Amino acid sequence: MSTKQRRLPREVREQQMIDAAIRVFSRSGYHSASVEEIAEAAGISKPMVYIYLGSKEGVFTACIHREADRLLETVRAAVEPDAAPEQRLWAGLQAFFQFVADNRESWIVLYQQARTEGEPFSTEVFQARCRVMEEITALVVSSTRSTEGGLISETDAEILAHIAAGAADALTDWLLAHPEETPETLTRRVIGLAVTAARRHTPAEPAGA
Amino acid sequence: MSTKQRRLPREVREQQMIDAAIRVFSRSGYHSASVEEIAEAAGISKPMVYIYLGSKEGVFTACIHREADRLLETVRAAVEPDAAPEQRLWAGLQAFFQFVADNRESWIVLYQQARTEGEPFSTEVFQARCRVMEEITALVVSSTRSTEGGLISETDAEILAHIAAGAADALTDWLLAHPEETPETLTRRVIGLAVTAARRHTPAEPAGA
Amino acid sequence: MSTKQRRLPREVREQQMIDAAIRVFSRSGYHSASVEEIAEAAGISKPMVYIYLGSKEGVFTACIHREADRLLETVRAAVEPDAAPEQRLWAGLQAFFQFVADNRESWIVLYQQARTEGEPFSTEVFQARCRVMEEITALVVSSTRSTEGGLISETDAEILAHIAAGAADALTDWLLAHPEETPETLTRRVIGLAVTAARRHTPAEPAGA
Amino acid sequence: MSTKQRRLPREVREQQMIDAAIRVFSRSGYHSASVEEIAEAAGISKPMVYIYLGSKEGVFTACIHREADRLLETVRAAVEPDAAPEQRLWAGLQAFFQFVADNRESWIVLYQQARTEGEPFSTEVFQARCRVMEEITALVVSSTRSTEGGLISETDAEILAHIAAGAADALTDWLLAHPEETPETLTRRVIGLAVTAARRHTPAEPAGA
DNA sequence: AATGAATGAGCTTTCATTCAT
DNA sequence: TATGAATGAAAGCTCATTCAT
Repeated sequence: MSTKQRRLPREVREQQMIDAAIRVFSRSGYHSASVEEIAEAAGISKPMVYIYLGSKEGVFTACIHREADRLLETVRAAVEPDAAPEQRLWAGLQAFFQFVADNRESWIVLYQQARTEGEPFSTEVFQARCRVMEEITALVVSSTRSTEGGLISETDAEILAHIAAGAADALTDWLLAHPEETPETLTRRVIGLAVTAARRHTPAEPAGA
Repeated sequence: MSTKQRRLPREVREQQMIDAAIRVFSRSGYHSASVEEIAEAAGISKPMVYIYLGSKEGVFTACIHREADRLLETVRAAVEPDAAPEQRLWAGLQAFFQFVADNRESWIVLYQQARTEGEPFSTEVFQARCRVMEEITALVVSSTRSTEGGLISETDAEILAHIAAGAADALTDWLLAHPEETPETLTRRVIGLAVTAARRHTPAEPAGA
Repeated sequence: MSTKQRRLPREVREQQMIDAAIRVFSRSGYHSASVEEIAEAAGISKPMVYIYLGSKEGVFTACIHREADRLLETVRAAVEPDAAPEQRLWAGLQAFFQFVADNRESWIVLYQQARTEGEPFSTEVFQARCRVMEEITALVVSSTRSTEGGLISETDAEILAHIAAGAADALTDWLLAHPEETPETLTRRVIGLAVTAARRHTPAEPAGA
Repeated sequence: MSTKQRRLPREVREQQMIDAAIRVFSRSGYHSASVEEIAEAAGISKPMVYIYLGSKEGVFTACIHREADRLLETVRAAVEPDAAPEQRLWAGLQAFFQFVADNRESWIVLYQQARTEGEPFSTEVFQARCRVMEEITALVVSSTRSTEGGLISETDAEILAHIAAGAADALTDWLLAHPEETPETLTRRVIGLAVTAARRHTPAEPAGA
């Protein structure tokens, strides 16, 4: 009731709705969330949702798109184009983790909700989610390609992107249990783990891919 | 149609139902899947599902439990108790990836579905899912603890477990796109990546956590 | 069809629904009645019933409350506060019988349905039904307390209330078989029977309780 | 498990089933009670119920019949054919109340459950219930007809029968709240109340029926 | 621009009832 | 005689979606 105002311009209302929808979707999941809940959380009535975003799927699509864009922008903004590749990867990963830490709900909607296939989530939505993975993949690729010696394959880069996403997922779970963790420490940990693992296994498994 | 027989003993039917449910849940997700679909896929009628498993959630619970057990058994069977820690980790990871590769649907239900949706899944189910993560964590911990020098913290071990899960997720996506990949090559890749990453970043980031 | 209009305000529709529900409940009983039937009888669709009254039990509760209120009001309106106790009892009983005669279906729902079935009826509903009995009990008590000599115990008053309800039940059955009966004649009969019974048994059973 | 025996003669099994059914029906009501519950309470399997009594309605019918018979026998046995009419009424009423007190569950099934019309309860069942009312009515009639002066009409007698049933209903409710009450005291109370009422109202309402 | 009123379709769940052994 | 296995039918309830104002 507090923020419920009449006659707001369309753009503002739409953003309010998406904000509310992300909150609701992240809490209940796409199917459990009801349009009623979303409308309520946005402080408006159900028909407004349909007038503005067309359908429940439309609402979800809008959420995915907006948050994917925000995440990409954040990562890109953190990466200085002229920096050294390692530096760019480092900055990009940290920005990525930071975004996930700061926008837990967005990440949940973006990464965890959008997976189940055979859904009303159109291919379009699936692709939006992919753009994020691709961005990270590209970051990894560019960080290694320039260097001599260790050219990384596309496949390996994709694996690394997924690993990063896995770490991000872990991060979302920890923010509740370990409030002392920060994105920076997580980035450090991940790198550090790679180092440790490398030292251990290098002799044991001589060649790798 | 081939094996579909009437009047099967309870135990058999129950397993058939769980098999079918995993298939359906992995395709549509918990909420989108309907009990009717599951019954149809199992070649029986809806009431049987309720008579044997009690409720839709009961069906899901049964799936999670059975597959978690199978996965754990598989991993444990692969790990020779007397082998060297590194060897044990290597064998365990490979068995893990192999299971995921051989049982894509089970993994999707076990890992993706159980996270996605809100809260209807009882604590018991949540814990079943955790047992898998814990097993991997334990494997990592034991593989590093015995060695001098690089004692890994619990937190780091958990991160590694999540990373492994992330890699497993990646695996499930690849089986469709890259049929030439095998669990063994994936295991190699992951280890190799760690090595590469370590070489790259060791000088850049001296200490890590 | 005559009054069936679309887009009625909530209050009106709600009353229509309760009217219909009383009709249906009195005919089929709580459990046999289906929400679909009720909706049909009210000329609306099932979901409206749930939007407005929440659940089948909610519908029943609403019926009980409204009719209990109406019955109590009717009885109270008939009893002049300043009249003599006997006069008040007489007037109250007659109003009570009149209500039952005029609202057979309400009485059936109020008295017969609410007793029959197990426990799904919340305590609240049970109490609503009790209020009716208590009103009659109070009437009886006040009609006898003021007089010297024959103070009636609470227990006796409760028995009398039940007896009155039994008579009311009889009335509902007669309205089909004996259309010539009126509430007034019934009231007379009941009183008359008491007189006759008293004359007969006074010598036979000297003391009573 | 304790009483579950195999190969019992049909007659015994049937009675066991009816015993169990009365228990279940009185607790949950006809519609809420499930055949499964009844079978369980009887210590047998569902198909047995159908083999012996044909259908759920058949079970209910059987209960009604048996208990109506038992009640009628009890009342008839208590009434000495050669006693004075007042004495016969007194004895009959007391036996009636005693039966209700001793067989609360039977009375609930017999009187409270069987009312809702439009039920699967065939006319036959309805008539069984009526036989009880008629027996009491007859008792009242015979107790007054023989006496000079106060011939009671059939209608009045029916009203009295219903009143007695109302009192019996009250009795069932009291057995839980007032364990000190006995059928005999209730009989006394009812008679006593009639006397009191008569004294009060005779002068006030000169005419009666 | 905004909403209260209304619904078609579908879901989970239950139950009386039968079949095959 | 006795029962585990199995189901058709229907009920309660919810939800995405539209209409009329």
